[in-house]
Amino acid sequence: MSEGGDQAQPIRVDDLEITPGEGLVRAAGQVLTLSVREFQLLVAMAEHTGGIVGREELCRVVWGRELRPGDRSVDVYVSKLRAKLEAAVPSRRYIHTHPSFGYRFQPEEAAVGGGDR
Amino acid sequence: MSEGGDQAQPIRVDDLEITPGEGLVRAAGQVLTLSVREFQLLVAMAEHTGGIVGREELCRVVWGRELRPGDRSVDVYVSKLRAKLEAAVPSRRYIHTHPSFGYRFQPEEAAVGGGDR
DNA sequence: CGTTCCCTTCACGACATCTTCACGACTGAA
DNA sequence: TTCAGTCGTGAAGATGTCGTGAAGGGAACG
Repeated sequence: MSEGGDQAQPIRVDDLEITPGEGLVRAAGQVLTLSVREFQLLVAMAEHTGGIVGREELCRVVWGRELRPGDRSVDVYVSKLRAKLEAAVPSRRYIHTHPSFGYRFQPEEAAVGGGDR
Repeated sequence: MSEGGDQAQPIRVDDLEITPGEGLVRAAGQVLTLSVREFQLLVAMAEHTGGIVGREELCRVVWGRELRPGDRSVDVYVSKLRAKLEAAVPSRRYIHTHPSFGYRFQPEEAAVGGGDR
């Protein structure tokens, strides 16, 4: 079902509202300022909310090339994205790491005393 | 990591939903975080739900080598997998031991007063 | 030209995972 | 009971993966 190329309709997840067509993200009322890479990365993951997306696919979708061995671009941008999301919505954790598999985008309570990593 | 010949369709057993293509396991709503070995082991057994799978075969399928005498890798990871499954779904027991034969994957009521082993 | 932002890569440390070892519980046979 | 084989599982050391600050090169702008 659903799309073909890009749909301009906003992706709404928890406190987030992502508008692919405009490169706009609203979080808990405030507007997030993301760079192109950060934004594309967010969209790529948010389109598969709840599922795990591999680094290779993220690199392919966002960077338009194959992930090369030793390439840390994806990790670095996940880190940046996390920082901005956390700054905007401290009460939630959105990006989860599944070692050797990839990342999973899904809003969860930010555990206070201990995390899932 | 990942493919060989992959069937992307999830294996559904009782409260579990295993998605081989993504390396994802959902149990009773929550997401399980499994390592590569743990996940492959689960898939290998779940593909033969109800039947007994020998250690040798598990070692061959998951580790890609023959089981050597004194090798406890399979046992150790069965233990880890059990722990995570039990933490997620305390009411069920999924992995059963058949001494000298192997392991059997099948959801059963977690008996309160005694085991089946 | 100087400033600012973005992107990529490097480097180091933190953390997760994998393998193996060790000890104890359990089982069935004699 | 005693013995031998099997299994459960905590722990340690080696490896691998990931988080993240910082450096360096460009491009855009005033």
